[in-house]
Amino acid sequence: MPGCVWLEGAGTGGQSPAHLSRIPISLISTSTDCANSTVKGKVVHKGPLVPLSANDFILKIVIEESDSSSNASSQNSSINVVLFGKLAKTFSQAVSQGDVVVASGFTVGKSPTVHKDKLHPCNLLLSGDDANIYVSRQPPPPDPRSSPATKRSTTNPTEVSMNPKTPKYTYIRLGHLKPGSVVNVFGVVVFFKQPFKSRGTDFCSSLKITDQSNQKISCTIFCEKLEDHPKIFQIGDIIRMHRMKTQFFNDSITLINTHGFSVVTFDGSVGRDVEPRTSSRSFHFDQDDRRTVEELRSWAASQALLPPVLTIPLSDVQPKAYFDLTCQLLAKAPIDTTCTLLRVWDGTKCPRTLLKVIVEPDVTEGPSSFSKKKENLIANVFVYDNHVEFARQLKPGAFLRIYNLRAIPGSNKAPGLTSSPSEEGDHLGFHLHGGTAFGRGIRVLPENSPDVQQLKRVIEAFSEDEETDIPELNDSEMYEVWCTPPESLDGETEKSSTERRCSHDIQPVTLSEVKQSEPGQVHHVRVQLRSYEPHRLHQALKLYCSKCTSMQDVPDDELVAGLFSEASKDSGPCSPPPWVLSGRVDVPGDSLGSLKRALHIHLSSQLISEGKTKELIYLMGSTLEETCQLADNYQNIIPVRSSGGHLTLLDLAAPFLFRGAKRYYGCKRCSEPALRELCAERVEVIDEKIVAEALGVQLLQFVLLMKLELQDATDTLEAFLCRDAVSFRSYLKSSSLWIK
DNA sequence: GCTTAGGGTTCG
Repeated sequence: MPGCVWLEGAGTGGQSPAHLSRIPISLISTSTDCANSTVKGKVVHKGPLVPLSANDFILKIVIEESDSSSNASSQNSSINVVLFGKLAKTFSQAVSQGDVVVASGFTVGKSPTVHKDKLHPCNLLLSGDDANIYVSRQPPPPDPRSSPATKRSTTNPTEVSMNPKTPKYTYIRLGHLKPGSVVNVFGVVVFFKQPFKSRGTDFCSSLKITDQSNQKISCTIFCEKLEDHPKIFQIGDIIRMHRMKTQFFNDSITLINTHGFSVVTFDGSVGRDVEPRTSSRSFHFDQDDRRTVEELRSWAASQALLPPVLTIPLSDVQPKAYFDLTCQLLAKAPIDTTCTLLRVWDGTKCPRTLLKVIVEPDVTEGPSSFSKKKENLIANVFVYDNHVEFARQLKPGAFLRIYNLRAIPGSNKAPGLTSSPSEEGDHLGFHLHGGTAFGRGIRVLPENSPDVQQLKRVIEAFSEDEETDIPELNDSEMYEVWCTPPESLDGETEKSSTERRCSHDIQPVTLSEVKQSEPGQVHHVRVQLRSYEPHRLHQALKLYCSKCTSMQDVPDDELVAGLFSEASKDSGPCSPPPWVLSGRVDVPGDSLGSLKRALHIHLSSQLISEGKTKELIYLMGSTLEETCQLADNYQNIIPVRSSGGHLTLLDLAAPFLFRGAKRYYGCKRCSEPALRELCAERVEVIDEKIVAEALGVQLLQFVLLMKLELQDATDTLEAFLCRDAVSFRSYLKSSSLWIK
């Protein structure tokens, strides 16, 4: 049965949904009798297939009530469906957006994303042997000539057509085109322009295609709606067009769309999924189409007819070059009526200094500033004239491909903007000039495209490595993190004796089973994340004492500054220990007329004799700000104060050690602080552990603590996720779970 | 109502 796929769970199953009763999506609730029900709907969104381990996957789709007779309220007629395991993979390969699916053997859960996506308050979960999902592809229009009408009035779109009289399209080779005919063609795209506004009523797409006959044919497509235009992402994509009219122009034959025109495009890379790209509600696609696409892919690969790679990352950009950039939009700001600034990145570092642009925060859409490290990766793209209108509709976060972008060195003059001084005049700015020559334009790439998937991996790798700028996770990212157990990742996860982890040989259990079981056991659960706290990750950062297992918040700067200020006021006579050498610097008072303050710096005579003069100092009388400034020059700074005529450490609520930008804290309960001389003779690097030990301080660890609310079909459960926060990467890669 | 464009680098 072409166009029909039965997919089943791992069990024998095979029960036809016809034996079950169908329930409308709007009537689904957690009390639905799942065992005897089916749900039918059209796939309106298909998420990426997320691998969990070798044979385990997760896939999220959204289906919509497609039965016009249903009086479902529009609010609840779309529902999230989550598939697990092998079923997710098989289904992902078989299904396309627009297909109608029938599911059975599901469970109903509460949708954790209801507030965000405004879809049905429940979701359907398909996992295990009982889960089945049946896919039926939309039948092609019965008659090409009546196509425009049937396309708009698909009165019974859920009817699974087995009609043997389904017309078979015939495709003509590009070398055999005759003027004055209407044809269906396949081709490899060798040139294209994104749709642009014509002087008439429509958008116009202009492209050139070729096939095994080696003819290159120019095509023009006029459509009023952008979504009806071909979704071409790059040269080499494969295109199928129905009802194109042949026409002579400039001594060659060209193709132009005519009534009933339809188009589908495909990725042109050999080996990739043959996934039709279309927003058409009804289109024909069968095994013959798949074969044609694959033949064209291999042929194109053997022809070297495609130009050298146009799409390059920022790390490979050469000044003055034109190139295509695949990137994520972070922020944008209008400059004037003919120019808009797009701030983008692709996670790679351009070897040239990038043009810095300072934009007023109130005109910026998206964040107006980023961490220094991220800022260094951000390319400022000026788009001009006809592209401004398109840029206006872009949303920060979107994944884009910008075609025929130009890297321009030394152009640090941006209209109406202040920019950083650039004596060297070598800062790279990026310009998308006006016009559409050479396919100049911008396209939003869908999240599931392989290029976006690749881009996301690079971006994520950057975010994981970045310790200073912990990104805020949104629901779906958190969901993915949650769905990625540590054992599915590479072997980088380090073993720790205090860490317990489950493995995939442990059968998943339901949350209600977990709640009923004895404490202290290890469980493997498959659940959804209902909510999590805190919402900003930096708020999840805590200080943890491994000795007394207490946990506390990281003191904020205001509090720490207060402790420094309070400590510096005690300026009574002080006799430093015999093993230090002391110096003093006078600094101006804080305000006019106030007294000068003295900064006391003590060095260990032992360390001086070892030649380690910059490695550790004891600092007295400084403000927090001054301490931070000095931390740029000294590897270790231990703040000290005078107390009862002796040199002592500050209150342990303040950091006992500054190492560069990092601050270290000690546990008040477990430390026995005393100022002792530090011996570093056999030590290569004086680090926080050595200092803590010498000072009798019990070092506190930075940890990330999150509270998660989990749910499955049986129950909900609060769980705490806790991990050493030395790097965010290790947090993501090896999280342990304690169940309350 | 039945056109629009018909590739080929920039003002910034």
